[in-house]
This record gives sequence, structure tokens and C-alpha cells, in this order.
Amino acid sequence: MSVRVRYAPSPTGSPHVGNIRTALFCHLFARRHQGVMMLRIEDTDRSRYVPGCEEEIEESIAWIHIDWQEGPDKGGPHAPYRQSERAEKGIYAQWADQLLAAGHAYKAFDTSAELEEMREFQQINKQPIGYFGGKWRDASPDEVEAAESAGMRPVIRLKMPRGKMLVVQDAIRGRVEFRSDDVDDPVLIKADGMPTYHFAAMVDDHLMETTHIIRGEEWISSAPKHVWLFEAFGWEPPIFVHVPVIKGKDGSKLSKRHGDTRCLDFRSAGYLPEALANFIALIGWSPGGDREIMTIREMEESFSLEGLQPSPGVFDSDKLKWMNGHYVRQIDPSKLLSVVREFWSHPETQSYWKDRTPVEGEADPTQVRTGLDALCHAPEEYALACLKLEQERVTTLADFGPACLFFLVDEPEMDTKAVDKWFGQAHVPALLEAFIKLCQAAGDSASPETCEAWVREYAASAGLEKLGPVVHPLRVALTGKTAGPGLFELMSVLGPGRMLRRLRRAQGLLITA
RNA sequence: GGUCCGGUCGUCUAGCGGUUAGGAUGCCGCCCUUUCACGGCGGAGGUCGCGGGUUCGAAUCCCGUCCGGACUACCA
Repeated sequence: MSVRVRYAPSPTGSPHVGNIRTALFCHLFARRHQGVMMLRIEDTDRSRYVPGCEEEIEESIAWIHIDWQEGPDKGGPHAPYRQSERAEKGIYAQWADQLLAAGHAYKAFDTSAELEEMREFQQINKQPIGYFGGKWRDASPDEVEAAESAGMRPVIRLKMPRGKMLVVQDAIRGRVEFRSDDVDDPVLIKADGMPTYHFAAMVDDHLMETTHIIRGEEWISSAPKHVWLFEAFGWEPPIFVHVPVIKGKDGSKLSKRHGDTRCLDFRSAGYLPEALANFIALIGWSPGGDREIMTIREMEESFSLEGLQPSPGVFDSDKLKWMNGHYVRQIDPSKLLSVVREFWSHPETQSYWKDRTPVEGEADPTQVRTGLDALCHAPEEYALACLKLEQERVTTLADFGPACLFFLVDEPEMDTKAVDKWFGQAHVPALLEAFIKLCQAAGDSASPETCEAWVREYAASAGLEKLGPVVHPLRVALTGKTAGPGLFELMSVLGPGRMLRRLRRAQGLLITA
């Protein structure tokens, strides 16, 4: 039997990296076994529906190169793939009726106040909390009829068996057992006629011939309800794969408090989908051995359920940064400009960096904006030259802004410490003067080799043994900073004209004793 | 309170009865070098949560214990 898996998110908010990782695992598993991945929208809760969310889900998973063969946007043999539409077709009601007829489900007319009271009582008396033996479980047909004719809207609950062992076959943890007496009767159909997750997901998984339910670990405790549903229907249950949760640095479940968690925010922040996918897959999964850097194709080839970890993992953003830097360096230099332009021209990227408050140790939003704006408006050749020189020095696409900024503004911000260190030294005025002359004498351009020759010859003529006393002040004069690309390359990219203006400006900053 | 899951360097992990417990990241140092970064090399960092067993031998198997987490809605 060929593998069929589904990614079944509910459109109640932006998908975060945890959700996306589950989708990734589905994708990898499906691909590994030449199976099918379905996208199913679990929109049975009307009150929590967030418009636009479904599109964001699709955009998010498509962004990291996950594809699916069946879904609301693609159709498929089991359409529709939106549960609200399936509910309209009466799919769930039909199966609920069957359960009702078979005595596996019953109508319950409790009011929410009554249920609340019940839980309160259980809480106080330290009893297990849940709907275990509510009065409707074994109500007589007469009682039900009376309630119905009184106009009360019932829910349909699943009648869990008593005195039975319910076993969940989990691909990661093996056999997980639950005593059925510990499991309460879940609502299958709500009073508004919509199915709950418990019911809709399982009915659909059967109807859609799902072979493996890959979902978050938080579902493991309701798995016995799902298993029983299959048994009550007489259906063959799929294999469950409960993937561990992702935690933040403090050990609690990953949330906004830990910084960006929304999938598409990583795109806006300048992360590459290849890096995010690679990184995220490694939380909770390993191909075995020492392999870490893998393309999505390579992961597809080596993915297996056995490599899945049962324990939760912490989202280490430092390691993500390292990995992203690796993938940035991997970009074919000829494509660098188009990658950066596509990144920066995205409306979401723009709004992400707009009015963003600076964070210590991270790229300064103002510099990101001005740098990237300038980069995208600069002549292509010049912009590309700047990017190439910074490629191995950045960790995110956004970093190109601050990194390239000095190339693009007429008067780069000067590092005062660097100015203090170098511009008071006795040999510097003559040095600046000499390079001004060289630039004046040069034509429109100067190759890195030419620039190197200038520097070496000047050092020699000034009787300097090392290049440092020439290189460092020049770098500060030209870039305002002490760190950056190789001086000769950077000089060449700036060109004689720009160098000339900067050297003259530097003359005005000389510290005269 | 109940049920279930989990526990190897700070972090992600390899490991499946015999290893000096390996790799990666982060940190430190050295090399490269005109700076930073990249890259290369090296170092610190783990009594494999703890306690008992089983075994000639346990991170690996069993039991207990502690700690952490998830669930406990007419939400998913």
C-alpha cells in the first residue's frame, strides 16, 4: 500500500516553525516513499477562523519547497479538502448517525453551565476531570425524546468503552497503552452541527485513506479516542507518528516571547528557505551519523521514521544563523543580486523592517532599510560587486544592508574609535595626500591589483616594513570602519572617483595636535 | 488532581551490551591574513537525570525514583 499522509492545520493563526516542521516531516516521508501528501484545512471552528490564514499556510509551506498533491487549491480524489465544505455535504453527520445507530455514540443535552459545574466538582474532589458518566450516556430513549421535544440542542458524544485497554501504535514511541476508563467521552458533533477535530480528522483520515497520521505530540493523549473511533467503525487505523514539540531557550513551548516564530517572518528577516528547512528538520530528526547540511532533496532520500526523536528539542537561533550563513555563502554569486532584490522587494519584508525597534546584537533596522534600498537602486554592476565582497561576511540577507551601506552612501558613518586611533598619527596626512594624487591620476577605474600596487609601493617608499600603517588608516578613511572586505578589492569597487571624495573628507577629520 | 510522554556536553544530536562516549553549534586559543569574516587546526565543556538490579561488561536491557513537558473545551 502506498503512503498517504496529510498536513492538517487549522486556519486560526499564522503557521509557526513548529507547524511547518510537521509539514516538512509529512513531505519528507511522503517523498521518501513515493507517496502522496495532502493538505487538509481543519476549519470546523467558525469562531476561530482567521481570514487569509489558509493562503498563508500554503505560502509558508510552499516557501520552504514543500509540495502537496491534493488539497483545497489542487483538488484530488477525495475533494473537498476543507472540512467546512465537507460538513456542508453532510459527510460527518452521516457517519455520526451510524455511530448513534450502533450505540457507539449518544446525544447529550448538558448545558455549558452544567458542564462547568461538573468540572468544578471534579476539581474540588480531586477526581479525574472529564465527561465520564454524564447522565446522558445511558439515558433512556424517552429522556432523549423529552429533551429533544423541549427544543434542546444536543451534542453527540462518543461512548468510550469501559474496562478495555486501548493501544496506540506510535511509530516513534512504540506501543502506548491507555485504560479506557481513564478516557472520557469526547464530543463528536457540536450543538451547531459542526464536527470536532476528534471526529472530523479521523473520519477524513479514513475516507482519504491516510496511512500515517503525522502530527504534534500534544495529540498523543487524545489518541486513544481516535483509536477507539476507528475500532467502533470497524476501520483499519493508520499508524500514528507523534512528533515532539519545539521548545524555546527557556524550555517552555516555543512562542512569540522567544522572538520570531511565524514561518514567514523568517523570510522577512532574511533567512533562506533551504536553511530554515534544513535546520528545523534537525530538531527531532537525524539521518544518523554526522550528517547535518542537507538539501531538501537529500533529506527526502534519507528520511525515515526511525530517525525521529521522542524528546522535545530547543530552537537554537544561533545555530540557525550559522546555517543560514552557510547557505548564503552557497548562493551562486551571479544570482546574488536577484536573490537580494527579490527578498527586499517583497512587501512583507518591507513592513517587517519598517518601524522595527533595534535589538542589541542584531542588524540595525535603519541600516538594513537604507542599505538595501540603496543597493536595489544602485547600478547593477556596482551593487553586485558590493554583494560579492560581503557574501562571506553576512548571516542573513538583511545583513547585506548594513554591510554594504558604506559602499552606497556619500559620507559613511565614521567609527570614532577608529578615527581616534589612526587619524592622529603623524604619517597619515601625507598618506592621504599621496592616495589623493594617485586617484586623480588614475582613470575611471582601478583594478584590485593596481590598488594593491599603490599600497605596496607607498609603504615601500615611506620606508614602512609592514602594510598595516597604510592599510588601516586607508580603510577607515574609505569605509569609516575597521572591519570589512579586503582593502584592495574594496578600493577597486569604490573606484578612483569615490575614493577621492572620501579621502578629501578624511583630511578634514585629521586630528592635529 | 488524573492520564500519557520525555531525560547523552549550554544547545541540536550520533550511539542500539564492549567506543579514550563521536559530530555540529556556541565559547576560547592558534594558523591564514591588510582588518573582519570565511577556511584550517586545537582546547575547554558530558560521573549519558538519580538509585538499584540483570550481565564478565550498561548511555544502551529491567525496576524504582526525581525532574521536565503535553493533554485534561460543544479549540484545534
